[in-house]
Amino acid sequence: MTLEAPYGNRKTGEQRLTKGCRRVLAALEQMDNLTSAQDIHGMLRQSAPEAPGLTTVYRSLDSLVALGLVQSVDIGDGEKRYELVVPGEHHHHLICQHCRASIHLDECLVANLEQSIMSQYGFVIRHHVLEVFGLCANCAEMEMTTK
Amino acid sequence: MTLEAPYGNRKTGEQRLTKGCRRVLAALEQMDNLTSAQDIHGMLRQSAPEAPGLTTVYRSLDSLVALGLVQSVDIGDGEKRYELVVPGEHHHHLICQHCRASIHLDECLVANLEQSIMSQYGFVIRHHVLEVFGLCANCAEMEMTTK
DNA sequence: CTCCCTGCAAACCATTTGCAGCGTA
DNA sequence: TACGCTGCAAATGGTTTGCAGGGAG
Repeated sequence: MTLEAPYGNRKTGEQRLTKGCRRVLAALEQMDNLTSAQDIHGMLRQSAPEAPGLTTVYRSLDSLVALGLVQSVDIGDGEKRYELVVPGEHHHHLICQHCRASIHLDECLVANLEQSIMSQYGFVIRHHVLEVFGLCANCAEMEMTTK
Repeated sequence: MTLEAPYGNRKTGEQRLTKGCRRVLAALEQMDNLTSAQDIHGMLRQSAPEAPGLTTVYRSLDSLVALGLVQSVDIGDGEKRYELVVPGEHHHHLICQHCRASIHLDECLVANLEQSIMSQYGFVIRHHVLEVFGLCANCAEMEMTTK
């Protein structure tokens, strides 16, 4: 896997990412929700027939995750989702089971616990997963009035 | 799916679970770690050739999860794990990426946050996933001395 | 006879891999 | 020429489904 300057102008440092990566990145910039690889591929192909194939989308996402520009989110339905992140940061989500919207929480709720887990169990935390499922305010209200 | 008394003596209330469920339950009782459906199946078949097939193991696990006797844990490698739980309760894990051991945390760290998330976002929590990955005390020490 | 648990084999489906083509340096 | 991104098609692998057999009541 090539992480830096595989293509493009190496003097200026521009175009550091492969074509595929840039297309995927552009697609993710337009999404305000968690998006699957299949969705990204479908979206790109819809607006341009010569868009990257599914294989390239998967490989690009791998690179982008390794670069820290994108984080992958496993919501447990067998299809990973992806989203842009501020490099080096990460966050968690409230995922509405009705409208599929995802609200992202500003801060990582687990970071505070790391120290106490470390001292209590001697466990060295490398990484963690936290996702919350339920109904967003809108859908919860709809559910109330419908019943 | 039949959740109650599909087989067995209905007068006494015993044998409320299907044969498959009971075999799976027995297998889980012997495990002290998270266990996959494939592992349960392999283990049962090894000690008894007439043990339930893989299909039955999957269907039994579904029933047991629905009954609240078992919880499923998704550790993100495409293979769900299962473990016995006190009915109605659930907990999270510290999962060692080196030796695969899982330490389960006594209390749910998210429960405390539910109220604040509810009032802050109007989000109604139905369920959540929290798993922590890293190195257990033993493996962390080994890693230190090896390097 | 009816119900439904059970098992095998086939289907499923997101993701990964093999391999040939091609653009860039 | 050498390298490596790219795409198609095939393989992968855990899980689910279709369907026939069989035990319990």
